[in-house]
Amino acid sequence: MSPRTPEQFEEMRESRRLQIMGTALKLFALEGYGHASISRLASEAGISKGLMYNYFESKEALLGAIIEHGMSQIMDLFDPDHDGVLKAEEMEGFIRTIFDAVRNHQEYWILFISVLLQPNVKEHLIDNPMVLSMQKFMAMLLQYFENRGFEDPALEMITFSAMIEGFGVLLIYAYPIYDFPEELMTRYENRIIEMYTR
Amino acid sequence: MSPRTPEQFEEMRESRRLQIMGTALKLFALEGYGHASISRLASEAGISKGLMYNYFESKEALLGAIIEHGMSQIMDLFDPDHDGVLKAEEMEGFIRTIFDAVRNHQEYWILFISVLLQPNVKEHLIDNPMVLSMQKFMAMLLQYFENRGFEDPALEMITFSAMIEGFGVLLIYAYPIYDFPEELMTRYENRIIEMYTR
Amino acid sequence: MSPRTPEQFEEMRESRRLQIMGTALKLFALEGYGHASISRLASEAGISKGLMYNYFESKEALLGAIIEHGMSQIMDLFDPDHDGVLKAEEMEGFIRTIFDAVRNHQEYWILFISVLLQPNVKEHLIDNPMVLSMQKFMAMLLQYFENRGFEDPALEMITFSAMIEGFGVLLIYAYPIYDFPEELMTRYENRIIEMYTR
Amino acid sequence: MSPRTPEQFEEMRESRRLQIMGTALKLFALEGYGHASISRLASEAGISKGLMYNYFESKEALLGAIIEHGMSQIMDLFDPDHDGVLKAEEMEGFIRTIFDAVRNHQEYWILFISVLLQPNVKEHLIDNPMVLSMQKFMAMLLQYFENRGFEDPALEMITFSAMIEGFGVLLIYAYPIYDFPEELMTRYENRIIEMYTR
DNA sequence: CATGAATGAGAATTCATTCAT
DNA sequence: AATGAATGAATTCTCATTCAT
Repeated sequence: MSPRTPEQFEEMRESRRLQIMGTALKLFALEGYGHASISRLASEAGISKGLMYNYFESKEALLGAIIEHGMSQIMDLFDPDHDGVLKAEEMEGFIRTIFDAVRNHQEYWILFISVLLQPNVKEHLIDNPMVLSMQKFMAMLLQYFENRGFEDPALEMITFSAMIEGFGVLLIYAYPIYDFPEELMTRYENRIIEMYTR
Repeated sequence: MSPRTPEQFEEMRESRRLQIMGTALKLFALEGYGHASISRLASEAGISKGLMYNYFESKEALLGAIIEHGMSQIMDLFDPDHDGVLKAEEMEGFIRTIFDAVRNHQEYWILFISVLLQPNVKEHLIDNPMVLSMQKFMAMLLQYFENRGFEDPALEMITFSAMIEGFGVLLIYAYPIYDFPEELMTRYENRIIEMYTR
Repeated sequence: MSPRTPEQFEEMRESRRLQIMGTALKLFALEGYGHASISRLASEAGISKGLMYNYFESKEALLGAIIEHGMSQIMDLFDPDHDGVLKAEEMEGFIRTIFDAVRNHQEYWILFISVLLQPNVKEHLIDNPMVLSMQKFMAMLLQYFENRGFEDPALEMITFSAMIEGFGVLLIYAYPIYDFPEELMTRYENRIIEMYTR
Repeated sequence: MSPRTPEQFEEMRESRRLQIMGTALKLFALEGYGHASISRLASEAGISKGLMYNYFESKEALLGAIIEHGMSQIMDLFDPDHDGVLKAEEMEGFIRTIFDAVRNHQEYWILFISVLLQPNVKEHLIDNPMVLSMQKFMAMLLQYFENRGFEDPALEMITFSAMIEGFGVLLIYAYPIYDFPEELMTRYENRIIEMYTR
């Protein structure tokens, strides 16, 4: 009977926000951002059309929030404090982290990548702090390949990137038709580790 | 001033058709199929909306034609008559063909891949003869890795696919911001050839 | 700490009511009644949307209350007991009252007139007792012009009305860009008095 | 059977444009710009909702076009070439022009003024060339009052403006309830002329 | 008394498609 | 073959109002 406290409201908002974002991620990934409709989103999320606008200023802002969220997840995973030089153990840890993330939240990351690959979505990345962080990391990676005596560091960058991103594409194309074999994924992971920490 | 022959008409129609498809490919790739509008397409192609419907039954039919066209290009490139077993020289030829295509029609393929990656576009592939052909080729590839004594053929399939597709993603993300360095592309091409024809 | 008396409650309610009406007047005047939103109103008044409905049944009822209030202010100003005939001193008093009101509560009256001028707002005036009173006053005014020997009383009615209402429009158009010069207003006031009490 | 020429299309467009603007003016004046809906507008104009957007980018652009149109009408009436000094005959001509316009296109001008008086509409005037022209004219008017030996030229400006604009308000409030008596309008016109050309 | 999440009807806007000429 | 005006269904978005707490 007593009115809700601000904290209660905040909690409600936060969980609703996440629920909407989750539903939207799925929809945007499977139908495409441009083709997904708020109507459909609302009905799948079990809310009214209007409510979405109580939480996000626009469809685009919703997309922005989803990307922001995914990006901050990534930032969390890779602790961006690395200022120094990458060591072999760290390289291995980095690769394992990626694959663990995919293993543990496969659906989420598949959907997230699907969205990132869509036209009109790139623009949302431009002013994201993650991008800067990513560039720093790329520089570190290049340094790493140079330090460890790889003959053609630039080529390793391409190879390494392609192997990671290409794997993402394979996952997307497999999903949701069949599950990517867990065990094969592990062998792929180990191969990359071997290639780059020898 | 003599009236055009039916052949001339047919030629004109065909070149118009291709022009519309080219404009549409660009638009679909950059704006997303769902978000690109026929109005915009017509104005960029320099024709009226009505005329577009003279050439294609619907927006979806236009997309279908674009995919059909791209697929048949691919079919042409890889002469799908291969029934037998892949030989090392053929493997090399295959890889060189891919990279030559990218080199010679970079923009086209980038746009085409961008479109293929979009949700809702996959469905158009399902009943495409190319898919069957692709599956046959995959089987041949697996056989190839087995025959040449690769330790873990399934893993090579993944690696190989990821390296090709991942490269596609790199190209897309580079485009249209900066040109992918020609020379680096060649080194990447050679590395793949070395890896799989040794 | 002693519990509030019913009178105190009543007082609080009344001041809240007036505060909401004041904020609404501003919003309705500047954004238009149709375009102003309750959400915005609530946030500008520093209360919740729900509370606003505790004080007013609906947006329209709020508008009604605002008009009622303004009208009763006017009624208070001009003591509508006049049943008899207008005398010259009363005419002067009437004019001075108008200008004093504008001088002392300029913002209020500007906003109020802005609202009154809006389409759809007229309807709220129809069943307002003020209208009847106004009509009576108009009759008295006409009588006044006749009695004082004005050649064309109907024309004086128009002139007089236009001078008052036109001044209102000038004020509105000046607001909030620049302040109407106090001193000029006084000269205008005196001119009207001279014209109609000579 | 032969396709329409560009001229024919242009003609169709122009007349449709004017028809939509006319209907919109009426609606905006009577219901208020904010409250009038495109749906209603379309149905009153006998067209589909979508068509309006074929002619005007948005509701606001439609409002802009209406104002633009009214303003250019005014510009046409008062031939803004006047650079020199206003003479008494010109002043008389100016006043007669206003009243003739009202007489001949009463409904149009009433509606137009109604729209101009609405909140949110002022902004559209700001970058209108008419405003500059208006300011020039005001300067000329002030000069006129000075030249002709009026004691308090600033006061005359106010009086004159109020008499014109106040008359507008009277018209609006009369419309569409009863017709403003033609003959009374003429007497009012003559009075203003007498006041300012003596 | 007070909050703001939630609703739903309706508004503005977009766009594939049709069709008279 | 060619045009672009016109349609209408669907889409994004707004907002007065209700209601559980």
